[in-house]
Amino acid sequence: MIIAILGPTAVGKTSLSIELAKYYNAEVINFDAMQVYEKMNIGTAKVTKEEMNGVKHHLLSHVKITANYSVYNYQKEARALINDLLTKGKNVILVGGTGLYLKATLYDYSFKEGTSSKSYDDLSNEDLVKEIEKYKIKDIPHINNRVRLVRLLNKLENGEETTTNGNILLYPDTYFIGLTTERDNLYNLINKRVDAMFSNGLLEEINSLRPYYENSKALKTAIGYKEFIPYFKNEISLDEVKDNIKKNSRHYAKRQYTFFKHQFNIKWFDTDYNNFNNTVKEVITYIDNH
RNA sequence: GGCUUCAUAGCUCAGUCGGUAGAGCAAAGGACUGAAAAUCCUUGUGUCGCUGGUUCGAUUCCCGCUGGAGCCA
Repeated sequence: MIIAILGPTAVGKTSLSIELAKYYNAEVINFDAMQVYEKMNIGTAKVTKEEMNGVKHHLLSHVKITANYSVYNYQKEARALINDLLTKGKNVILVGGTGLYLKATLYDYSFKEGTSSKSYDDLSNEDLVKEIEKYKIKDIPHINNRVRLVRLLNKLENGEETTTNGNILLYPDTYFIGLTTERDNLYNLINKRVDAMFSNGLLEEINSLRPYYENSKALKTAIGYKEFIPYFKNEISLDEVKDNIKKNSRHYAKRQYTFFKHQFNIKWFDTDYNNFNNTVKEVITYIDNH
């Protein structure tokens, strides 16, 4: 059995994952794109050793902070792990916030090995669209979305498959459990968590990571880390950094909801923060009866 | 106390030579197959501070009031 726990950032997925892992004697696989990196602990709200409570975790902190890592790598590793655990008769719990990683792992997404990826610096966005149109593609990304136009053209030139599939669930015995709460409350939780990160040593972590910034894509893109870059250049204050982290987390939570709601068939649970055990019991009851 | 100036969307501000108004940010919704904590798309009615006057018509002009800022005493 696989239990996938999804939900916006700061809603409480980690706590639920530990409780369910203990109850079902399961191992946890992370599907958070930033928590796979080593050394990025406080800012990514990674589980601590103590919180793990003996539960085995995978695909967590296992990637070098300067490495290039993507869905392609994740899919390979996650599928291998899932297959391994299931064969051993273990239950698997997937927790995280990166919808694409989950989707690509559990559904029939296919990526081709060994990609050359050009950046097409000499082509404008319009040029890219024109090139793509030569392949008679139906759904072309918006003209302003250069990242996706570039990727699509690379795929076409490499002879990779573009889309068509992605709707077949490869692991039938899977539960999609969504954790949610009212928007206002979620935003409060996000704000509180960011404040807590600052009082729990985020600045120390940032200082120790500073030498890596130049060569780490992860640090340049992760919320909780990228916001410090203008601060290093004395362009903004620490308070502004903190506000930006909160704001970016809010935006992120919104995007997560959109992706989760539309990409998965999720059973949602409203989180009881006064008595989290109630939420845990509710989820267990649901799973045991289906 | 006198003079000047400001008062418009949750915030910062444009603007209307008088015909009830629009940007950025915030917020909301959406897309998503190799950087996804990324990248991108869509959405702007608000007693234009309050009261009265002029006018066919005022957020716009005029009197007064309130509040903020500045200058002079």
